[in-house]
Amino acid sequence: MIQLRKDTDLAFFLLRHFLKQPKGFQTSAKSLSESLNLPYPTVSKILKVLNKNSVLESVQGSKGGYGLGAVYEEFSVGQLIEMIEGPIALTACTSSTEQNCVSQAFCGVHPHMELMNRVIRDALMALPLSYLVNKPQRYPKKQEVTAFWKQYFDEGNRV
Amino acid sequence: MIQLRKDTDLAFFLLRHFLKQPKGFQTSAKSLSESLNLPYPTVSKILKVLNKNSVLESVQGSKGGYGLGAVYEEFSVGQLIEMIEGPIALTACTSSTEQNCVSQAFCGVHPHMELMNRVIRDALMALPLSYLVNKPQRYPKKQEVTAFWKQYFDEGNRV
DNA sequence: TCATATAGTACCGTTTTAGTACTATATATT
DNA sequence: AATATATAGTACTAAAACGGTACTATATGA
Ligand code: FES
Ligand code: FES
Repeated sequence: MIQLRKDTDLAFFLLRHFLKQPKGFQTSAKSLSESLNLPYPTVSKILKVLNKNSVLESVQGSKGGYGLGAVYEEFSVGQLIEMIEGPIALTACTSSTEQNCVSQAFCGVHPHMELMNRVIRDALMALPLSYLVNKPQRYPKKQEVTAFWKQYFDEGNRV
Repeated sequence: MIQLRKDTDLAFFLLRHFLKQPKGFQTSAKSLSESLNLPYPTVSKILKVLNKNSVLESVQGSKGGYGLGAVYEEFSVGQLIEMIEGPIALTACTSSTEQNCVSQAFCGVHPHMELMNRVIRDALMALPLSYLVNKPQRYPKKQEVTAFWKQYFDEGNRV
């Protein structure tokens, strides 16, 4: 299904809550989990990762909690995905040293996989996190997307 | 990792072998599995699915085997993925009746997920199967991809 | 000193995936 | 008609990934 993991989905859900609050808003993982009716350990685990990557910032101890990081605007949807579940890689062999398939060196599909992966990854990296609270003006028609890629992929040299 | 399943990967690998052969070429799953040094049941299972979806055509019985379907050119990379592993859906709630997340009706992330999914799905649907044997003229620079999506997603109305 | 928060680690049950085995059906050859 | 060989379809099993839980350590305000 090329499906995101559940915790990645939840990360978007949680982050949106922070994005919707006024700047400087801070809350604890516990209260957040209670108000959203979600298991605390799950919420906590995700917020910890976001904090580690500077999307959120944390204050420990009593009266502590999480708030939006100062530089959160630098990150994209694609980056958030990679923070939670690792590199966006269509196959195990993509963007890594591991071998998949039959043999990376002789696998004729490999270079095409790499590019397919870029198609997806670049698109997700192009989406700023602000997209989670900003409604796009409009979404491109399927035909527009097709036309965009067509100029690059169609009618190349047989390989 | 947003990773394709191994059998999908293998489907591309196998299909490429057919695409590289001259038109009308036909071979059995058994001989193909032997020449590629892959387990026969796995190869067989995948070819069956491709046949069912008219990407390949089959002849049963002795001297039978698989060959490229007459209408294989109609299909895209995205369609092939969906044949093997079902709908391209970033979350369980995307493009289905199932509920994921907290509640689809009240989940503020949901409409954004739907669009993210289209970003990926449309891109893969725009790639013709011929791409597996045709080398693209060139690949768009990351900046070009970003610019394409930026005109749609950037600076929308806060929602 | 204590209460309460984040930070980090380790574990286990469930689900999905990958691979295997087996049976049924179709067709060319003998 | 019998047989060999191919696809078609189903059922099962072992392994890996995922989701969730529990527990411990550390930091800080009251
Ligand atoms: S080795 Fe990478 S796709 Fe085959
Ligand atoms: S219900 Fe679809 S993303 Fe939350």
